[in-house]
Amino acid sequence: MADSYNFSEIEERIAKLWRDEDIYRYDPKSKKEVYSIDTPPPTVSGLIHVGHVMSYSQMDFIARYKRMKGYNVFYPFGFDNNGLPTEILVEKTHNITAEKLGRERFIALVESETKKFMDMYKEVWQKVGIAVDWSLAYSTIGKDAQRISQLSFIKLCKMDRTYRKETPTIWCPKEKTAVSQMELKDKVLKSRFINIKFSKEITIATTRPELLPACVAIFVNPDDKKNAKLVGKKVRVPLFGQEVTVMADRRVDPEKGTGVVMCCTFGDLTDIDWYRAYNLPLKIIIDESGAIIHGDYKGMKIKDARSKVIEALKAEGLVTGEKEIEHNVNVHERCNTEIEFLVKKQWYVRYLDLKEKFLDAGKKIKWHPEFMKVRYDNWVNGLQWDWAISRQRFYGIPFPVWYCEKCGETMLAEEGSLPVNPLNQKPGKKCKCGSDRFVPEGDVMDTWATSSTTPLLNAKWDGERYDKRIYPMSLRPQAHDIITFWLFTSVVKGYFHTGLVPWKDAFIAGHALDPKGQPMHKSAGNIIEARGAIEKNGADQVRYWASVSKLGEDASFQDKDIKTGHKLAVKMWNVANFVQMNMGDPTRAAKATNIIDKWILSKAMMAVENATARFDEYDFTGAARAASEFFWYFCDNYLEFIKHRTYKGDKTAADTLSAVFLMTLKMFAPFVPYVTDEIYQRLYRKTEKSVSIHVSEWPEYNGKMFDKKSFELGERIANTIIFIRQWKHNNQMALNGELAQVEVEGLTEGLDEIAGAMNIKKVTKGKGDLTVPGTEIKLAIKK
RNA sequence: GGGCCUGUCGUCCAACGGUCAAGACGCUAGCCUUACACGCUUGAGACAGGGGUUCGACUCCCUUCAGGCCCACCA
Repeated sequence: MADSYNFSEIEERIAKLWRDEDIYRYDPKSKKEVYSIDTPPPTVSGLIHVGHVMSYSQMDFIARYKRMKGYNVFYPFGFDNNGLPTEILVEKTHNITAEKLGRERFIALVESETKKFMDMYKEVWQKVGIAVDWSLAYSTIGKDAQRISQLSFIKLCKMDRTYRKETPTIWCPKEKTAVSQMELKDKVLKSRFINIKFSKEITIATTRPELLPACVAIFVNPDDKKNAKLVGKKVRVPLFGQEVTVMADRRVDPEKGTGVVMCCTFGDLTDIDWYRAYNLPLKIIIDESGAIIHGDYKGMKIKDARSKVIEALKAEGLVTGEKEIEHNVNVHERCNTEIEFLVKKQWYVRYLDLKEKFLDAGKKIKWHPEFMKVRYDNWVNGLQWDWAISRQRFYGIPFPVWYCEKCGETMLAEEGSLPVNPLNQKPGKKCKCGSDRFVPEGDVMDTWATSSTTPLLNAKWDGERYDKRIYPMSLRPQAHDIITFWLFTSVVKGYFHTGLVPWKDAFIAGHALDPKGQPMHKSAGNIIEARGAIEKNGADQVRYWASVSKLGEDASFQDKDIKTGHKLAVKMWNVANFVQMNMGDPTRAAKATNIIDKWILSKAMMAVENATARFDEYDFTGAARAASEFFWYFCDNYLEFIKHRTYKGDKTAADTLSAVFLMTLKMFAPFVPYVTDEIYQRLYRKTEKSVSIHVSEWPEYNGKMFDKKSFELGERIANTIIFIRQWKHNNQMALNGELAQVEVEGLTEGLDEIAGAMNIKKVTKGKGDLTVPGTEIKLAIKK
C-alpha cells in the first residue's frame, strides 16, 4: 500500500463494498442472539446537521460493536414524516395547504415529496456509515405505521382506556385551524392594562375586557394580605351581569395589576388550568374565525369588541385606571396571529391511574447515563392530565372511528380493515340502533401516538402477537429532549399492549453545539450541515468527533477533534504500511517468546479488556480512549523497540506486530469504520476470511497472551529504553545516534532489547548513577 | 418558581476517596530516525469561591457564584 491516505477515495470504495456485500442485513433465521435497536426516526424537515451525525454515530458505535461481538443486530431505520415540520415543509415547497388539498391527497403528496428527502437522508446516513439494514426502513406516515397506530387506538378503546371529552384547544382564528404548542412563538405586543371596577372592594386588571361575558370566576392569591379577605365573595360582572365567585389560587401574583384576576373561558393557558382544576362553567363567546358570538357584540372581531366594551365601561364610570404595557403573547408562528382557545371534543387515553406502573417501568429500564431517569420520574410524577391524542388538523393519521348519526354511538373500524380513512370509507356494518348513517371522525392523531409505537412496529405487532426475538428491544437510543415525549409514550404503549417495558436499555445522547458552545439554530445561522462537513473532513473524522464526548453530554463541534481524528487515520495508515512490510501470522502471536512481544501482547490484552468492559456499559468514549491510548503507545514504543529485529527479518516480531495491530484496528472499527476496513481488506481479509472487519470478531481476551510477570518486566525494560531516549535528547544526540556503552544496575533481562532499540554498542550489567523514574533501575551511560 | 446537568492547563476534555492531576489542539525547544515531518522527542501550562466529612477530597456533603437543559409561569 504505497499510496497515501485519501479518505474520499477510501470511503467511496468501502461504502460500495458494504452495499455490495449487504453486511448489515438482519437475518431472521440466524441462531445468533438478537440485539435490537429502536432507532429514532429523524424528522423529515429538509436538514441534516452535524448534531444528527453525532447522535446517530453514537448509537452506531454500539450497533457495530454488538455486531462484532457476534449478535444478530436488528438495526432498522425510520423516517418521521408524520410530524408538523414535514407538513410545513411540503406546504411551503408546493405553496398549498393541507386543508385545501384534503387528507388523502396531502398524505400522498407528502409521501412522494418526502421520498426525495428520504433518498437524500439515506445517502447522507450511508456516507456517515450508519450500519443499518435499509431493508427494514419504515416511515411514520406509511401504511404500517397507520395500521399499527389505528390498531393501538382500537385496542385501547376495547380496553376501556379511551374517552372523548370537550376540552380547550389552541386555535388560530386566521387560518381556522388547531395549532399545537410547538407552533407557538412569543411576540411582544403593546396592549392596554385596564382596571375595571366590579364592586366597591373588587377591581380587576385585564388586557382582555372583551372577555367579560366569558368571565366565570375571580382569583386572588391566598397569601395576599390585601385581597385574601375577598375569597368566597360573590360579585356581578359589569355590563353582563353574571354572578361569579372569588376564589384563591397561588398562581395569582399579588404584585401584578390589582392582584385580582378574572378567569374567562378562555383568555390564556392559566384560564384553562383553572377551568379544569376548579370545574368552572364554560362560556364560549368566540367562534372559529375569532368573532364574538355573544349578545350586542355578535359578529364583531375581537379587537373591535374590545374598544366597544371599554367605551361602555367608561360610560358607566367603571374604568378606574388604564396603563400602556408591553407583554408577551402567544402567536401562531406561521401567520403571527394571536391565538385563541376554543373548546373541541378530544380523544384521551386514560392513564393517570397508572403512574406507579410507569414509575416501575422506569426502574426496569437501564438508563445510560443514569441521571436521565430522574427526568423521566419527574415527568411521570408531575402528570396532571390524561393523554390527549387527537388533533384538529388535516394532516396525520386518522382515527378509525365513525359516530352514528342517529344514536351517537361510536363505531370502531374492523381490526382487519386497517388502515382506514373514515372520511371516505364507511364502517361496513350497521349501528346497534339499526342506522347505517354515520358521521366520520375528522381528527387526526397526535404524532406521539404514532411514534410511541415504533417498538411494536419493529416487532411486527398484530394486536396480539409480536416477534419475541426483537421485542422487548435491546436498546432505545435517543436524545434527552424527548424523554417526556417519545420515551414516555412508548412506555405507555408497551405497557398497554404487551405488559412489558419496550426495551432493556435506554441510551440518551446529548446535543451538538457549534464551535463556540452555542446550540445550533436555524435562526442563529450557526448550523453546520452534515454533508459538507463529511465531504470536507471525511466521515471517519466526523465520527471520531462524536466519540470524544461522553454519552449524554452536549458536545461542541471542534475543529481540533476532527483534526485528531484525521491524525489517527493517517497514523493507522502509516502503521499499516509498516506492518505490510513486516507481515506475519497473527495466529502465531500467542506463541511469542521474546520479552518485548510478550509485554506488548499483555498490554494489548489489558486494552482489549478495558475497551470491552467500557463498551458493555455503553461508555463508547471510554472504549475509544482505551483504544487510542494503547495505539499511540504501541506506535511510539513497541514499533521502535522491534525495528532492530524486523530489519534482521525476525518473523516472531512480525507475528506479534500483525496480531496486535489487528486487535487495534478492530477496537477502532466501530468508530472509524472506513479506514479500518480499508486496511483490513488490504492486510487481513485473506487470512481472517471475513468480507469486512465489521462482520469479523471483536478481539477476545486471551489468557495465553497475558502474562503478569512478562508485563511487569516489560514495563521496566520499556521505561529504561524511554529513559535512555530522553537522555539522548537532553544530550543533543539524534535519537538513533549510537551510544558506546550503558551499564545497567537492577535489571538483568532484556539487555539485548535495550541495546537493539537504542543503538547501543554494549549493554552490560554493572553500576549506575542515573535512576530510571518509578523504578530501582540505575544506569551509567557513555556516549 | 421546581427539577436536572456542568464548572479542571489559553481551548476541548479525562481521572475506583490514595503516585508528580492524564490526553488532545495550540504554544516552546530539538530532531529530515529505512511506517509516518499529516511525524518523533522535549518544555511550560489547570482542579470557580467558601465551608464541612475523612488519616487523606478533583472525587462525597452543604453553600455561594457562573453557564446550560427540561418543566411550570407570562392576567
